[in-house]
Amino acid sequence: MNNDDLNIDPKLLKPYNPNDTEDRIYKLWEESGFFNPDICIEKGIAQNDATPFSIVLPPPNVTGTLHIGHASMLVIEDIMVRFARMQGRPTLWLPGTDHASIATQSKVEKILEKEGIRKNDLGRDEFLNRVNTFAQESHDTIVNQMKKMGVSVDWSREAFTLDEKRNLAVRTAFKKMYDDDLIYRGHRIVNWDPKGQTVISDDEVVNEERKAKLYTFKYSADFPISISTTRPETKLGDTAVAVNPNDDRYTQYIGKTYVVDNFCGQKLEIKIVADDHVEKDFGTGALGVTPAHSQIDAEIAVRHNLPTKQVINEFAKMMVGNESILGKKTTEARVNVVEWLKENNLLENEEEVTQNIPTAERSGGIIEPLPKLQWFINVNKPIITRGNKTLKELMLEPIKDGSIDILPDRFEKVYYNWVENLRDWCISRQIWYGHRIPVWYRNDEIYCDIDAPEGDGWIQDEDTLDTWFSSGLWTFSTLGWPDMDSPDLKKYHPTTVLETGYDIIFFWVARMILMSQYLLGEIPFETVYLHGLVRDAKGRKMSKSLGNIIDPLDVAEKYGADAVRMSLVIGTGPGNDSKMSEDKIKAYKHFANKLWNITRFILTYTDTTKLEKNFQNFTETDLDLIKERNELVNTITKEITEYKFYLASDKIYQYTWARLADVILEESRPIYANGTNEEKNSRSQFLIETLEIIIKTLHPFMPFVTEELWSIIPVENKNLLMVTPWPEI
RNA sequence: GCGCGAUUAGCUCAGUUGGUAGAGCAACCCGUUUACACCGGGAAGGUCGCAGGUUCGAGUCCUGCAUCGCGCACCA
Repeated sequence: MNNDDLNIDPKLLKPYNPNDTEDRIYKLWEESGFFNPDICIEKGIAQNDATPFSIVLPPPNVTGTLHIGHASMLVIEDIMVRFARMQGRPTLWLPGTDHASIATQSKVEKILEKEGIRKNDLGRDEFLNRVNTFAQESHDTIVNQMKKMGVSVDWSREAFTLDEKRNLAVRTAFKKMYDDDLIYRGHRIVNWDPKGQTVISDDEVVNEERKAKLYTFKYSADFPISISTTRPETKLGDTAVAVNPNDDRYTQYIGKTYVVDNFCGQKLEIKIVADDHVEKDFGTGALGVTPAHSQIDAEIAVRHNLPTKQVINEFAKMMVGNESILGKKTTEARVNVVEWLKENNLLENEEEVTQNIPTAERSGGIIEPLPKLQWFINVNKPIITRGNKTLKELMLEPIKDGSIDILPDRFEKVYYNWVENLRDWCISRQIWYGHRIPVWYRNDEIYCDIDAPEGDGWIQDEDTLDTWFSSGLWTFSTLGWPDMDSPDLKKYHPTTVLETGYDIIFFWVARMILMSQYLLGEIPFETVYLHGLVRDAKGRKMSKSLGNIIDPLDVAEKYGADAVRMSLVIGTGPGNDSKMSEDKIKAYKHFANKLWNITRFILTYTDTTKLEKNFQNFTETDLDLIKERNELVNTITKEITEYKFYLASDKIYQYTWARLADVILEESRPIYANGTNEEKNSRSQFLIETLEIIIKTLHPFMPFVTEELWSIIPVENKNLLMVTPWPEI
């Protein structure tokens, strides 16, 4: 057969070239306006009365660029969205970015540090200008990367967690919680990060296993009980020794108070108390209680009405002690305290132990528990407007009663466990970049509202909010809330599904449920689809130091975005980590080309101009093939509906290559060479139909090459493939 | 300490309610003047981590163990 005689698009005569195609196709999509559900409804592509499909994009941090994990998230979400759109549902995928307060601020601080500039040299306003510039650049890079991956988000609704609309939502939420006494200001032991100079929440603390020495000693020679600690320097702040109530060794001392005149230059008053928390078998069975520098000790102190004495300041330096200790860093003071103990013959034992050191997630600094005045959200207070349920209960309820479904469901257990052990959420941060707390002070007055108070002399709280506070509002702050009459809010909330990484189930998923349940009285989403980490071919985490990072843009450039998308989806079930390698991506680049050539083959052999319209006289063989193909489409439709993208994508891949190309097309050759007209007609009709169906069902997975092929194949009255109805069998 | 996950071909992984072990990649052999070398065909390769149990039948269900990984708690 001679190609010159055929009416075939010349593009098909060359191998598929993603680089010539993808940007052009994306532009077509954007210009069509079909990413916006309003336009789809207006043009009759989406049925206004069909169940809407809505999803928010987990907003990437404006701290730089997207990595392959983001790409994986974008692909899974784009598959859901394109599928829903092709089914004619009003489909909204709402994009945005996250200001990520601490993460972004410390990133910019590091950049400035290289220029020898500190944030305090610049002042709050100028520093924030720098951060905003950086955030804007990051944002632009991220948007560009997203477009390269082919995401069909509605750019007209794009949001930022720190823009004006979201700030109004944050202030409104804060005010309501303040009025309901759910937000309070309290003096408590908090996780202080001396390096980042801010408080962080319990969830931002990362425990690191390290070797340490456990010292056993007495405060003084005549003190009756020995205690053990890994942090001798904190003992200058001790106000009690706690023992187990059932420990016979110590019962005689319980209730007595001992005065130690000189412990490293500090006078101590130590009361012996009995507390169930103390384990008889650990160390000496006696615990030196340091209420100011330990969460647990603070709780013991409350139970026994003990005084709190702070001995370490915000720079992790000693506030008391003799000249070898006062003003010294805790690590240095520790050595000197041990030295002092030795000199005074008080040290009884020294042993090496492994222990978990709390560190700050972002700065890496070692956490110093300190008593501080901070803002908290009370998770245990009954809320009158919510049937006297607590925030904890509001978080648990929808999972327990099944109104929110978590995939894979094993994470439901993890979620329960976390919520049940949850303590009040510390939401204030000593960070400049973020939502300023909407509270003002004047002398002894305190004022909380959405807007600043009238009159002179009011000073706003210096602190900003935990970035997850604004993230918690994301499903509805992006849809017009606090305006309860917003049409978007009415139509698209609760959202259909939330797709995100299992690593932020506590940070984000739980907080969204909290905020939505409390502020709107409804769930934020019906399904939570949790994806895993993308690792390298050997299963290692990708990191700069290992040099195994795969940049999604690099590989998209090299192999095409469709190939990257397929490689990220196939073999990746919810909740499991997946492995990524260039070989895998390459395999799907080949597949895109295979599809390209299948189209060329079919268009070459089937002269569509001669095809009988509504041909129904299929041969027995072709009827079997139709049955097989239709069953496949049914399976794929079902699997996508059930969020089993890894199965669906692999099935189309297998069918297209191993079945259609390798077997059916090969068996078609003799039919075209020697068959009757009936047989040829039947086969041609089958092949053309099958090609259309394959292109449609592959579209959510490989949108670029399928859209391009769709523009080439002869179909009457066609629209863009992205809004062409999903095959109904 | 509590909980979760993984363990299947050399590598990476599927295996849906129990019914003759699958795919991709790699390696091996063969073929290819046209849809595609970004190809096709073929053969090879597995005590399904270990030990028990249930069953006519177990990769799949139950119990125990081992190794690896993860989460939470403790961390004086």
